[in-house]
Order: sequence, then structure tokens, then C-alpha cells
Amino acid sequence: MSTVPPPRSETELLERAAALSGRTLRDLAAAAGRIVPPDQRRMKGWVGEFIEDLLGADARSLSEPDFRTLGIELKTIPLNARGRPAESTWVCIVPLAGDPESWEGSGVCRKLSRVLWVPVEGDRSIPLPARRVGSAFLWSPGPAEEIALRADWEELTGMIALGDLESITARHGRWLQIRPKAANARALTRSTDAGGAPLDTLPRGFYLRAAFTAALLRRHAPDPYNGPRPGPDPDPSK
DNA sequence: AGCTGATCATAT
DNA sequence: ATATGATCAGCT
Repeated sequence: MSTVPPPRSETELLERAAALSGRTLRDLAAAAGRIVPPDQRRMKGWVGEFIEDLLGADARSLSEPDFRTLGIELKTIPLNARGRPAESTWVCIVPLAGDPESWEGSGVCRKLSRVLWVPVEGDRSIPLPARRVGSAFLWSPGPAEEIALRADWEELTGMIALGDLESITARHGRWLQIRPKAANARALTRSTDAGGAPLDTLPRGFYLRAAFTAALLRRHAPDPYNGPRPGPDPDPSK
């Protein structure tokens, strides 16, 4: 197993990511002297951590962007059989105690300010080692995207501020949703109710709906396994 | 087939 | 317990 140094520029990062495109996890693991687990039932974060290692992410388990000096966050997107995101994207924990945050100072805004998205085949019928990495792309929210995300964030954090956390379900929020983020349903974290009284609640996380990342994918990697730009149609006469 | 609520591993 | 990385599994 080798350690890849952090990329020194966005260009270098993108070049590394492009070099993964079209290759299987088995090939990439073999080249790195690693073994792909047979499945992810007990290794749910394996793909994301593996891609981090391959690209030289240097902030594992720190509350900083994955590529610290570049200020870039890495997110893998599992794609279903139709080539669309199969899962929502984890963003960050929902702060349930302490001082209220501004949008600009929020975890959601900071995490999503610059993201390298790496699509990976995620259809459960494909054995994990055979899954291909797709075309990565770098993204920052455009003005309309930021307005939409901020509106969801304000709606959700507003409910929490009013003490309505327990009434929030995954159905709230157009693009951003709140769901449990815990080892299990018995795990508890300290929170504060509307009156400021402490209580224990299930830890929650912010997630980006699959519909949101699907839109990003359509615009930035419409053909994720065959390069970032749609190529000419294959000639049917050949 | 898509979504929601629940869960798994690792490091600190 | 918190933060990192997410996917699982059951229900509609």
C-alpha cells in the first residue's frame, strides 16, 4: 500500500481523478496493493475512503476539507443501473446545541463551497470489485443553487430553533433533508429545546437529495463512464 | 424503483 | 460521544 501526496493544485487533482475514470475498483486496488472487500454491508464507507486515498486527501477524520490546502471536499456518488444517483449525499451533522449559525458560517455552506464529485457504479447487482469509477468534476454552487440550498437550510434550522426538531422528517426540504445519522436508534446526543432546556435526541445529519446530485451529473458528466463530454454517436453502419 | 429511517466501520 | 466515510433494508 502506497501513500499518495496531496495534490498541489486543482489541475493536478482533476488530472488524478480523470486517470481513475473508466477503471474498476479491482484494477485500482491491485495497482495500489490493496484488496476490495466483497461487499459493503460492513464497509459502507470503503469506496469513499479508497478514492480519498487514491487522490491524496489529507484530512481524514478532521473537520476540514478533504484536500486541506485546496479547500476542496471529496464526495463519491453511487450510480444505479440507470446511471442516476442511487443514494443521497451526506453533508454534515446537524448542530442541535450551542449558538445558532449563520448560513455563511454553517457546515452545509462551508462543506459545499467547493466539491469534487466522483461518480462510481453503485448498482448492487455489480460485485464491488467490478464497479467502475466515472468522470469526476469540480463544482461550486451557482447563485441559484445557493439560494435554493439556503432556503432549505433556513426552513429546517428555523424549525429546530422553534423546538420542532422531532417533527422534522426526511420529507422536509426540497434539496436538503435531515435524516438520522447515528450508530443506531438508541444513540443519543445532547440538544436544546425551544425553551433552552437540555434533552437527549437522536443525532441528525444534513443530506443532499439524489435529485440534486442527479441535476449536477446531467450538467457536468452526462456520460460518466465515457469521458466528461458526450462523444459522437456510434456509427450504426459499422 | 425511489425514499425514509436505521445502521456499519474507523479514528479521535 | 463526535466526526469522518457512506449504504442498508424495508415500505410504499
